[in-house]
Amino acid sequence: MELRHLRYFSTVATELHFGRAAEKLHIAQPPLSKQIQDLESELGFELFNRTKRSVSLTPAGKGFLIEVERIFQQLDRAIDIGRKTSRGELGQISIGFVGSATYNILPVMLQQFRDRYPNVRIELHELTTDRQLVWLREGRIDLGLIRPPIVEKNLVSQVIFQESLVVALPISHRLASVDAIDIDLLAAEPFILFSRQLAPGLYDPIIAICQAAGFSPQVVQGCIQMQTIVSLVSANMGVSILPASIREAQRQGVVYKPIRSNEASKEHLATMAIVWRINDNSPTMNRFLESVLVDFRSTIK
Amino acid sequence: MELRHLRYFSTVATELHFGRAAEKLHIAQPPLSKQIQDLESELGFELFNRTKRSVSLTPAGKGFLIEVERIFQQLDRAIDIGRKTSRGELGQISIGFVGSATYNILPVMLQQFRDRYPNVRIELHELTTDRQLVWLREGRIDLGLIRPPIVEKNLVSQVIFQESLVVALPISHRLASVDAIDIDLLAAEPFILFSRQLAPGLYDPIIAICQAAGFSPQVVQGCIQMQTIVSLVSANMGVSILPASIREAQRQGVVYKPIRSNEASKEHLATMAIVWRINDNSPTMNRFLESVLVDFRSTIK
DNA sequence: TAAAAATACTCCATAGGTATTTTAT
DNA sequence: ATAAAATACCTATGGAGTATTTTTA
Repeated sequence: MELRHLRYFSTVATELHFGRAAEKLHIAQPPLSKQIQDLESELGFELFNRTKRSVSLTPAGKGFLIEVERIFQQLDRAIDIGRKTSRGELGQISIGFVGSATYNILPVMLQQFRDRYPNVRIELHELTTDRQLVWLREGRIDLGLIRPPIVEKNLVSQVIFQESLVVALPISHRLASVDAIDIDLLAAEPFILFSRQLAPGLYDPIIAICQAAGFSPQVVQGCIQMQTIVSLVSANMGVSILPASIREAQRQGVVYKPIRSNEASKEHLATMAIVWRINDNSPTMNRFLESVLVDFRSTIK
Repeated sequence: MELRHLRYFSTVATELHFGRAAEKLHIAQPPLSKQIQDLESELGFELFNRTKRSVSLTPAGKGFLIEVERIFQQLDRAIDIGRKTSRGELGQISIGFVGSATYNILPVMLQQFRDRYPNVRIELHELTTDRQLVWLREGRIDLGLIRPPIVEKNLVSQVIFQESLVVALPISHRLASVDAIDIDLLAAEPFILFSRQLAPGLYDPIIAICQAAGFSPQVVQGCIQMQTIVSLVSANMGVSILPASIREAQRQGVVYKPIRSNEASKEHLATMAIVWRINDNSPTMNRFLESVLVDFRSTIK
């Protein structure tokens, strides 16, 4: 049995006239009669009551017709789902992100993508940069939102956002009321920073700024979460240098101050990048990359 | 697109190997590759990621596969429904019946048919014999349960049940305590009978019995419902002659007495017949007739 | 270099066409 | 008498086979 038989049957069942049905199907009447006969013989039951003058559906034909129409509906559905999936309009994407992406980058990015592709399911995983690289390799996520640099073949990355660094001080700090901070004034302060192992992309620029100011910071604590750093600063445990977007997370007891302009602070920025498998050419990924690299970058920059 | 394409696709998607899939399909590998290519080109999107060494489904192919499997399920369902309907195991039958068939004939008949063919929907219509003939002609019912005779080409009938007639008397009647009644003793009584027009098959034998006993009954009321006749008898409005199965409908104030055996009472019985369109050869009808003429008659007789 | 898909071609089965017959109205 | 389905027979498209090439793991 082929779809041809079912198409022919459906048309004859609608027209109840072999001649007209054949015309509608752009074939001659005899081969149509033949195909219907073949179908009936394969099915093992009659679809039509025919006299030489009139055609009507048997009860079995009536029941079969209803179900055959559903086959065609299901076929349309299959094609539609395939086409939408091939265009990336339908599908699934797993995204990893570092906690500090939640302040502005992630929400904006997801909003824009969702608006364009409402039928793509998005799965989110908060993970440190190094975990994301593992998950990418294992195929557990398709795209990561990380602090560069990363060096790994099979993965591609692309910077999508850069922002300046700010100093975080407890509100009682002697410098809490100045407009901008000269970094060298912090030489004697205890620093609360990310642990280098988990976020070198954020740790290294901070160290670089300090060294450009002539000192090596005294790091008293290595943290994973930006929120933890802010808490410790508010508790007078020390000062920190953080990406400017931390201001979005309103927090009592802490003030953020820009770094007084100098060569190092201009050069060393907090950078966010996306990373994905070089051989991943799934339509959903392509649409997502498109959305990020066009919509997102134009919004944020 | 033909089912062939979908069958081939499904097999390759399962095997993820053109050679093995071709073997499973009992065709050579090159035509299989060709058919899949044709399918992809018709669909307008790729189903497989192929290198010369390995095959995997694209996301679109994955989605398409799931829906294609449903097509085959739906096809199986269509065939199954058609086959069952063609055998009369699935379907619908509309049955008309006279009120007096409800005492024993109809329930037994339906029970037997239902046991054999639980998936046939039965629609019931209580109608007088003459209305049933109209509805049969109009196709509103497929089978009637009537009081013969009927004479109408295009309709066939078959007697399925005969029973003796009994006299119905009010309990206070002077003959209420005899064992059996000589009909001629009722010559002076008012008779409550069916209206001849609606049920000649029941009216005529009764008149015949009376005339054989030497009188023409004085009919005071023409009723449609047997229940109404019984009510009127119990209210002392007169006597009646009814099919013996009326005894099933227990009723206070009325007694039923057999007619003292004579030629006429042996000869004139209440007869029930089924009637259907001569050109109706729907499978459900055939199964129903089979059930009635085999099971039912052997039960009742 | 070996396994597997694609390409090139050949063949024939069968879908579809034309001419005619049959039959019910 | 006529409309419409079935039958008979013919044609040719394209599905399937065989031989070979290409590619990559």
